[in-house]
Amino acid sequence: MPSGTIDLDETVPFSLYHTLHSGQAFRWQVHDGVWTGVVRDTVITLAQTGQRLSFGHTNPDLIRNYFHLDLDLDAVLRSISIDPYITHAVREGYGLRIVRQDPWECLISYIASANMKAVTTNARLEVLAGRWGEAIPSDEGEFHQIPAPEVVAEIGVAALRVCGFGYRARLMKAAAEYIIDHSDWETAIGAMDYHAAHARLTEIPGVGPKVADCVLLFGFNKYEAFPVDVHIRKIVGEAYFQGEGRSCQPIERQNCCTREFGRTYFGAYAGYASQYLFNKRFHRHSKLAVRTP
DNA sequence: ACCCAGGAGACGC
DNA sequence: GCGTCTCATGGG
Repeated sequence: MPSGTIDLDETVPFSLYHTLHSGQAFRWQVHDGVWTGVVRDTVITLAQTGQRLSFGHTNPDLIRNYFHLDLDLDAVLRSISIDPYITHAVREGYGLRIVRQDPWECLISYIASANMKAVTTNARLEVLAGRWGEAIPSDEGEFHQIPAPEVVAEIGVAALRVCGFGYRARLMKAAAEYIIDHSDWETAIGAMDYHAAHARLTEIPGVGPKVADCVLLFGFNKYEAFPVDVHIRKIVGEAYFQGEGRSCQPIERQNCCTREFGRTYFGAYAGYASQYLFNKRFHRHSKLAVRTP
């Protein structure tokens, strides 16, 4: 089983904790500083000491790709640190990197996350993978992939409801069927610009503006996407609109305004700004990482 | 009991 | 196009 270390240059911002604890990717667990998770069809273990990243059960290329270590994050963070509030958020979560998730896993995960707590979503996805996902042999125990679209479509709404997805079950099945009928979706959306890709994604059942932005940001690395959820809406309202003014508008209107504000205000890497703002509020409340399998 | 969670779809207007 | 209601499920 291959394993090794990556010694990052001092100029490369990287915090394993903030990256995996920020709520962007589901299914990661940590015990005694060692993170374990499934990336596509591989079980990965990770630990960080200073600028040294130790990993097991994979190869350096997969690690570099997953954490996008070639991205000049320092330059990105400088480009979004345009006011005291975001600058403080960047300092607090310094080294958080947006990872490259599998687009399908990202899609089905965020469809499932709608109007549900992240920790609950995480538990549901583990049940789904455990019951219906392909097993991955590992020294760390039994792990499973998120089932492919064909499997999600075949097991049907009833099986998905048993996993606890509630009313989202029919949307997950419909989304899986859409993906099966549009097998080129990944390359097609990857080749589109932000606006076209966002419009195309919202054609998928269960995908609205927020989920589309999450999939573009986490699954396709289109960094101008600025996902707006209840937290980001509150944060942006408090930090940039004095907590008033827009609060009298309906939620959908606020979300749309906040999304446009974020993209135009923070620029090409607005998605990074959203993650640092989200992390600032989210990470101290999260239970994602302390749950045991 | 009531409210909320990394929202989206189906309505009526 | 915009506003409102509803949708499972669990935890505070």
